[in-house]
Amino acid sequence: MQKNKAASNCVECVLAKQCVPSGMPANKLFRFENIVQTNIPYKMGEALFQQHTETSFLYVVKTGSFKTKMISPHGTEHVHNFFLPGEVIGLDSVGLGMTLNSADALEASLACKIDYPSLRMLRKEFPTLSDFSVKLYSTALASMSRVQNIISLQSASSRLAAFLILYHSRISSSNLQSSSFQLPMTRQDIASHLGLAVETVSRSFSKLIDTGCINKDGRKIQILELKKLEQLANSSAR
Amino acid sequence: MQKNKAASNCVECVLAKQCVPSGMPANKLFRFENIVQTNIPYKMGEALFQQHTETSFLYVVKTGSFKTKMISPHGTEHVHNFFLPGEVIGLDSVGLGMTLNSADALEASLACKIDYPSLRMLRKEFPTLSDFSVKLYSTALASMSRVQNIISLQSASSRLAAFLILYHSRISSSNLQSSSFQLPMTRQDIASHLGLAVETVSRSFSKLIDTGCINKDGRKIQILELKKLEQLANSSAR
DNA sequence: CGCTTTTTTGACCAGTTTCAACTCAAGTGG
DNA sequence: CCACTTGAGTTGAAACTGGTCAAAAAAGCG
Repeated sequence: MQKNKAASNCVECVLAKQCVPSGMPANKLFRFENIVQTNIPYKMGEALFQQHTETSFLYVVKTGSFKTKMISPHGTEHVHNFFLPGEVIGLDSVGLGMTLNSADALEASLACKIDYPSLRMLRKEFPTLSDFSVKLYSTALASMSRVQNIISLQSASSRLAAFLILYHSRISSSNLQSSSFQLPMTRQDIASHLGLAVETVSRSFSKLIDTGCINKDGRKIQILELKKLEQLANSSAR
Repeated sequence: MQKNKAASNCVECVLAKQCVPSGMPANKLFRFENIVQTNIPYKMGEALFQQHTETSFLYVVKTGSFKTKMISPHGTEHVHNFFLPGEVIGLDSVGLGMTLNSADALEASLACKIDYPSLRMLRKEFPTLSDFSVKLYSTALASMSRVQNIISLQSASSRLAAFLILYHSRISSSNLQSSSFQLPMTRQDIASHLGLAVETVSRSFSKLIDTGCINKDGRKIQILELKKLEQLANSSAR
C-alpha cells in the first residue's frame, strides 16, 4: 500500500505516526494527507515566509536547514533560531495568524507545509492530535529556554561552546552520534544569533581550537573533548 | 449564583471565560472549577516549584509576581523570566512532566494552581479548550522571542532600556497606562536575566537617568521619554 | 581564472567586568 | 533608643574582554 510506505519514511509523517489513531479509517487518513504538502524544495537563501505577513501554515523541515530572523523597526537584524530536519517552524506565528519573523533556507532544503486551519479542525475529531500539539509547543518552549540560557552567558567562548554543544546534540539525535558535523550557517548568522561580532565568533573558534576542544575545517566542526567544551560553556569566568 | 460571581472576577477564570462554551451544563462547570485551586498565597521568596522535579500543574499569577530561574549542573544560576498577574507559569514543563527550572515569588503573591492532567482530559470534551491552549503556548513563544531579542542586544544600556519598555508594556496592559511603576525584582535578578553584572545594571540605570529617559527612586521607575528610551533600545551602537 | 563573499588576523579603543569601598535602609537585640 | 548587623544598591579604579576598523587570506562561484 502506497500510503503506508510513504508514512514510514518521510519526516512530515512523524506527525501522522505520532498523532493519528492507529484505527483511523482510510477516508480520514486521506484527509490528513491532504492538508500536508510534502517535500517542497527551497533553494539556498529562499524564504519560507516573510516577516509581518499573514500565515496559516506550519513547516516541518525534511532535509537541509533554515533560519528565522527578526528585523526590528529600526532595521537591525537578529537571527532567532536555526531549524534542523524534524523540527517545526512557525509555531509562534500560527496562533496569531501573523508571522513574527521571516524564515530562510540556509542551503538547498526540503520542507513540508501543513495547513494549520485544517489541522485545527482535525484536532476536534482526534483528541490525541491535541495532546501532540501541546507536546510540540512544550518542546519548542523548552528548546527556546536552552537558547536563552546560551545567549545570556557572559563570555564569547562560552556562548560559542554552548552553541556547538546544543547544535551537536540536535543533529546527533537523528543521525548516529558522530563527533564531527557540518554547520550550514555563516559566521555572521552565528554572530547575530549569539549577540556577538563576526570577528569575535571567529576568534572564539580559534580559542576553542587552541584549547584542544574542537577541530575545524571551514564549516566542518569536530568535537575533540566534549567535557572540556562543556566546562568552558558553563564557566562563569571569562 | 455563587459560581457565576466567582467566574466573573478572578484571574484564573480567564481560562474559564475564554475556553468554556457558554452553554456548558452545570455539572461540567463544577468539574472545571474542581481542577483549579484558587488564590494560593505565597510569601516573598517562597517556591512555586523546584527545578528537576515531577510536575503536573500550571500556575496563573493572580497578584504579585514570580521569577523562574535555572541552575546549571555547574552551579551557575540564571533568571529566565518574570511573571506578572494574568501570566501562566509552567507551560514549558507540563508537556514533559518535569520542571526545567524553579519558580519563586518575588513578593507576597497569589497564584492559582491548575491540575494539568485533568485539564488535558477536559480538552477532549471541549475542542475550544484546545484552541485556547494553543493560543496560550503561541503567546508564550512570542513573548520568549521578545526576551531573546532583548538579551542579544550588545550594549548594556540598550538591554536595560528594552527590558524596561517590555516590562512597562506588560503591566500597563492590565493597569491603566501610567508612566511610573514598581519593579519587584532585585538588581541582581535583572543582571542575571540580562546577562550582565550587577554593577553594570546599576550604572546603566544611572546612564538612563543622565540622558533624561527615566527617573527612579529605588525600585520605582518613571519613564520620562519613551521615544528616547526606544531609540536607545534599538541603537546597535554601544 | 578573475570575481565576490566569507573568514581570519591585527591593532586600537571603548565598554564591561571585577574588586573594593561606601551609602542607605531595614531588622535585631541589648 | 541606639549600636550593630545584614543586604541591596551605588560608585570608583584597574584589568581585560570584545567591538570596531582595516586589511589580508581563504573559499565559492560563474
